[in-house]
Amino acid sequence: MGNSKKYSIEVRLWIEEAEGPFLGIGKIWLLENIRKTGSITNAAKEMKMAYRQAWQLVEEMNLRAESPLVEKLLGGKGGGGARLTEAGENAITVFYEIEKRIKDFAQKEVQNLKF
Amino acid sequence: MGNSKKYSIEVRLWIEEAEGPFLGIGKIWLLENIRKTGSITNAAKEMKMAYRQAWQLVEEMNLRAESPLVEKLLGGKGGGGARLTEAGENAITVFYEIEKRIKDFAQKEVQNLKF
DNA sequence: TTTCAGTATGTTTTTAAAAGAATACTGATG
DNA sequence: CATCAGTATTCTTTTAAAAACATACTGAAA
Repeated sequence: MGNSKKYSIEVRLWIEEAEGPFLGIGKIWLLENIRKTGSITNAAKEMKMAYRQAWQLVEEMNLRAESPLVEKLLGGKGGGGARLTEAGENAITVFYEIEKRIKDFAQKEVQNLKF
Repeated sequence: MGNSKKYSIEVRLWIEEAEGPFLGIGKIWLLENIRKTGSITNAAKEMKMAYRQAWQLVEEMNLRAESPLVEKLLGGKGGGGARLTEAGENAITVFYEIEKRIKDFAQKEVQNLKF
């Protein structure tokens, strides 16, 4: 009714820890790509992100989680690789669960925005 | 129980419009400071933001809202100033209402995070 | 004992965004 | 009709983040 422009609500969420932002959708995507590719190198390529950056994100996650989210394998056949720990798998699941609940709520709660 | 680290959920939200992000907490703060100080110049100072930047944000808001959120007064005694329109006042109210509902929900919904 | 692909880490370069500087415009008021 | 403080606008400089580059290190396997 007379509402000519469409506005919608967007929500971004992340897990916070004492030292600041700990885990958001960016790191979750990285975790998923590590799971998919079996290495930080290939996960980074997949995401068109520099290996250095990806490696640093993994390092930070591992240090700040109660237990590491990514297990790194050094040397050996194929040079090594990386894979998710139980905690890493869990982080993905929990994050998406929370995200879905909150985003669903936001959409349901808000309509007919007018400015 | 054995949970040594504290994690919490943080939520950021904004109003989206056809051309992208339209109104988030940053612009809301700017609106509030314009209301408080009566000018873009002083609002910017208050927020330690460059006038240029503040002016651009106001311009963008006004163009993309159905009706302007800020009324600008040119020249005259004191050089002019800026004040919120009805729509501007409304935007602040509505934004905080939505934000509160969603953040409350997020807090209530999520506890005992463990990573 | 060499190879190999991935991890680990420091250094440099690019780039985009923010900040800053400079200047013109506006119009009520004295 | 000069003043004045804020708006309007362009141009330049700074800065911080990201990307790119370079180079060791690791260890299973052939």
